[in-house]
Amino acid sequence: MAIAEEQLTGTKKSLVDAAATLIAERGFDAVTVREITGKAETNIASVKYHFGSKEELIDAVVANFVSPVNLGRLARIDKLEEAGDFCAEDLLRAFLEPMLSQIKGSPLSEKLFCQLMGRVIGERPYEFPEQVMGQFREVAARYVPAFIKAEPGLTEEDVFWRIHFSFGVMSNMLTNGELLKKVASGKVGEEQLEKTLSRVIDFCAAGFKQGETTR
Amino acid sequence: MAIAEEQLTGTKKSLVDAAATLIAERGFDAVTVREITGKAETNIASVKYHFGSKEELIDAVVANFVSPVNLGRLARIDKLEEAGDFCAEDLLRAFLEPMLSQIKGSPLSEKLFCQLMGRVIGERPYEFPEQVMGQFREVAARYVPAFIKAEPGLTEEDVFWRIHFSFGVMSNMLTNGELLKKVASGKVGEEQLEKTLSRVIDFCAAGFKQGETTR
DNA sequence: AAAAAAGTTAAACAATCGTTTGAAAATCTC
DNA sequence: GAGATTTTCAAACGATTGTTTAACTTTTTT
Repeated sequence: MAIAEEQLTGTKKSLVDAAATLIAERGFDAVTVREITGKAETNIASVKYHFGSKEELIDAVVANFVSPVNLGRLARIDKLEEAGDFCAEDLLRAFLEPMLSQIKGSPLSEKLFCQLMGRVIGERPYEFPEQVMGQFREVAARYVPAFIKAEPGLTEEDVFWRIHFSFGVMSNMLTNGELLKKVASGKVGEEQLEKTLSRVIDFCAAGFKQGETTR
Repeated sequence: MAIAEEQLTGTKKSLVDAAATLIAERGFDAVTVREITGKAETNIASVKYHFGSKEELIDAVVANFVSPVNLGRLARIDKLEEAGDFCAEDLLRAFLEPMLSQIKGSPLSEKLFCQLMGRVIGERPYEFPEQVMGQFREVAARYVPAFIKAEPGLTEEDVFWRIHFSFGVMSNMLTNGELLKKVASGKVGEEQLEKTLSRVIDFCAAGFKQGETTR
């Protein structure tokens, strides 16, 4: 069951792009349809005409943003399983890196892209659209057994939790980098996103390798 | 420099408690002052009279919620340093467990408490109040050197990042537990919060113990 | 080129938001 | 217990929200 992805064009694309930028900057709730249509240079009513409501537009933004990432995850694990030999760290890279490799081709800057990613993970006031939930389930269905193969001794439950934790690490890295810098008062410098992602993956890989669940 | 904590009473306490419950349930932005004053059985104008504005009330909620946790963190690391011998896992426990040990004495249910905790960490549209930022800096100033002592070879920057990551794990565990259950489609069962916290600490401790930063 | 469909527009809609007012009630001070 | 202070209250304020309307323009179809 492939993950379908419809191409956006014209006014719909303008609206989704504008909404993505503004949501990244200020959050899902704070953004108004007037701001979105203003930035997209469309009429206020275009949101209702093309999407039905603000919430459905946001669903489209989320789906349009998350789908390529999940497609990337599936493509990456395909390759790994083809090669046959992989470890937990390989799986983590395959799972997390597609979040960043989408930056190219995105109308958003790296910073805004990361912010939107973080908000999508952690700050939505709404549920994920059912289509997106299905994608997550599909990705989980592929990765969970693979992690168990890479780290025998882990139960299915262990793996679900640790993927969940890795998600949290990634999310907090993406959205709260500013907070870290304030708390660290200058002791944490700027660095390439790839470097930071390596930190994340090292941290999480260690968490995965750690033995069976306590008791 | 001790962390001061003022006692709330009367209408102010009613407002803070009501706001805490509602924010836990529905988020910072979604909650209205009319809901808050309705639940607190006070007049709408009481928010302005006692706090000045909705935002300042929210600051009070956050401070009232975070301060005891940071106090707990300082008390716990005092004990550890007194004993003299501690490992990264001890420090993680000392750092994370105060988030849960506040549940008793709170007017919130365990579930709501966790939700509020998660929202405070990850979902605020506003900045942390300066008072709270100072507390975080104080806590960091104690824990970062302790972590370095427990895991020599880590740089200050490494430790800041890993504490940050641990925060993310905790936050995602607290707020997005529902999401995990949906993705796992029944393969992750209910469990005691203490058990889940142990999962978090095991995961993060492994991440801390992992050698020096890659290059 | 006429008819139908799709898309856009300016203006107004009802609802709700946080805030403010000025007077009444309660509490404290001396 | 009179006066001053603190706290509460109902009502309204101006601003802003997402949504809707109905007329208008553009594009597509036949």
